[in-house]
Amino acid sequence: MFEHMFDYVIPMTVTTVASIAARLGISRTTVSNAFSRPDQLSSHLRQEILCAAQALGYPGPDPLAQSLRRGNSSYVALLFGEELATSLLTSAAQRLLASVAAASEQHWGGLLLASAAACRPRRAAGPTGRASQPTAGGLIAYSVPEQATGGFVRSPGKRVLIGGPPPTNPEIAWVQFDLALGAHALGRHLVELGHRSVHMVRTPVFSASFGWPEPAEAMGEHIFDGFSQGLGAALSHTYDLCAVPTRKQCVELLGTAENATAIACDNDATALALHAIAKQLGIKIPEQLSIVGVGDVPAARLAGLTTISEPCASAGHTALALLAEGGRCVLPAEVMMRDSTGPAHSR
Amino acid sequence: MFEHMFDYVIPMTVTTVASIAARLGISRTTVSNAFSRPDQLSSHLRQEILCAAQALGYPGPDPLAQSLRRGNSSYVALLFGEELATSLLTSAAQRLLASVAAASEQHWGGLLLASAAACRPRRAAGPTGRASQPTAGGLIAYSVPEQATGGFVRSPGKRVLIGGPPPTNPEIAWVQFDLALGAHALGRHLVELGHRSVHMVRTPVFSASFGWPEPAEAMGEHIFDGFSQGLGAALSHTYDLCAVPTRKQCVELLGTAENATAIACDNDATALALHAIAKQLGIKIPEQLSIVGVGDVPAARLAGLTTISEPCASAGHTALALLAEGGRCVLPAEVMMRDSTGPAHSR
DNA sequence: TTGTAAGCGTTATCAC
DNA sequence: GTGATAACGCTTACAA
Repeated sequence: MFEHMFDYVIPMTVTTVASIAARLGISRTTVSNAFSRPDQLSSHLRQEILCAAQALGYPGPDPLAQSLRRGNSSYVALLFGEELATSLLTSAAQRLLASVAAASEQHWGGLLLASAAACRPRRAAGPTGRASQPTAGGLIAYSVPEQATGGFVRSPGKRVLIGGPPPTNPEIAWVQFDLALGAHALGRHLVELGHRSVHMVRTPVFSASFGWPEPAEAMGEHIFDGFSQGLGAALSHTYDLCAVPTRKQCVELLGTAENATAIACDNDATALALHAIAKQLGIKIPEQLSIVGVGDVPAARLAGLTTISEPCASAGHTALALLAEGGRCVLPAEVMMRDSTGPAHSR
Repeated sequence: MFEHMFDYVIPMTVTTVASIAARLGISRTTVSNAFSRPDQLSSHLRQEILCAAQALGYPGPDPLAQSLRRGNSSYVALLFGEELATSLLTSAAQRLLASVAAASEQHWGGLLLASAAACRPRRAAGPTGRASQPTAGGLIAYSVPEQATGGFVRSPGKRVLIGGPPPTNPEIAWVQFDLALGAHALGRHLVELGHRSVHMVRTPVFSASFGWPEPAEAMGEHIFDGFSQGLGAALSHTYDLCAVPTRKQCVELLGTAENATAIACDNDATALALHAIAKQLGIKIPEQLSIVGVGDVPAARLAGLTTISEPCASAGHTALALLAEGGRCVLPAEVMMRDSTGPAHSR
């Protein structure tokens, strides 16, 4: 009964172009023009309108209605494959977010965060269920399969995929990461640190932290090639190990690698395992042994593992550029220098 | 001339409720109901509609149009005072973002990031200028003055302010941080570490990293009170220092504090300065001297300074709850234990 | 259970 | 330089 008691606080009429027009006795078009197309208007009348708008507390054209009418939103969406809560744990995702945020601030009206995982397909939305997929003017999808990116934007040309396999649809832009180049750089770095006997651990089926089902072996190969080219003659031995080695395997490997000054793994999980076991065995890292991995998983940062990371900081800017121009490009991975590498010494 | 060459790729008619209705020879209402109000429909017909929608590649109701019509958006906006590029550097902002993201994923359709700084007032938007303020269903504003939060949401009841002074408008929800409680905890912690002679540095006008113009002294007082209660008899001396002390001042202070085992500052800037100079003087931290600050500025993390941080991880959940229920609550600050504190020893 | 009609707030088109 | 009209895609009383 008394639910409208406080209505006086809220203006009964929401201020809109129509109300301003009515107030001034002119047409809605003219008011709209005053905001969106100043050149269509005598500047005198424009001032008058702007003035009246301010007086009426009009906050400006509603972005929602604008988007609906114009068919484009001023938001750019950043889409992750996993739940946001999970994705934002990754240093890669954090850096990507920061760079997208920074770069988008110039030309976009807002940054929309969403995850493909949390967005059930729109059609399943019930009456009380939360709304489904967001709509944006542009979409940047990180580690999301091409198929899952539909529906967020109106045109495929407004999509750019980061990482993963190249999109089938040629209209979709693509930023690729070249981890092999990073591996090459990391290999060279080890050589420059004086390492002359580096052992490499290869994981036959290796999909690491990149949730891509397909080019796992291929990617592993590329990384291996990158490392071996970077290391040159310093690469003295190669092991094959499963991605989640047992303690025993690690101990054996470390024994075999006794006269190696560094161990390079093609993934972080293995590198972290060796790192942990080596410490347990009393091997000082990096004084006696340097260890590097690939992927920059969250644990790598915590453990201080030197590793190769997807170049997310540059990816943000690049993606935004590609959103405008379209096209594809490949970015070299970056080396994350941390505490598990140092000058070569013998054990 | 040939700009429409590839039109065959894009369906000439965008799929919409109307097109589905036309296809099936029924009314738009029924189609809409099939998606938004399943109970208004025979499940048989509903299936038929959903089926046809899928066949036509209909991605579901356009959130934009839905929002416009229903007058509420399914996005929740997280608003920062500074540019996103700047804000996201802060550990506090990162933690807040993560917690809001996690908590919002359950009930909201997307998370909109924006900064009050980057949003010029709507009315200034030119014809080609990017759209102005985003519109959301709910707004969480962190370190943003109450006045700058208008226009993002349609109703004041859909706003919650985090930090800063209490909002004037009683409809706006508020999450307050109690740094004094954190100071108390940190003081106790020092005592528990065995410190019996703790010196305190007070900064008369102290607004630290909280861009609030007003209760600077008051806040400083509260923090001091918190510390002194937590420290009890261990608090043996208090200095007054400006927020950005000179090197000379630091050296003098460290000399005077020679028989203190710990120094507590009411802000990070001072603590960091003392921390740096102490190291230069060869004082081992934390072995010989523990130093703590307040605020958890980015540099504090890098320097490994133990400090008090705004409890952003819990703030996200709390804010989201308050968005629904309204109201106000106060959260105790958290102690960020880092490397600048350790057991008490004498110098 | 289904259809009709009237919007939500804005802007593009085309007359005047 | 200005104004009427018709959308944009959807929802929701209310009537059938």
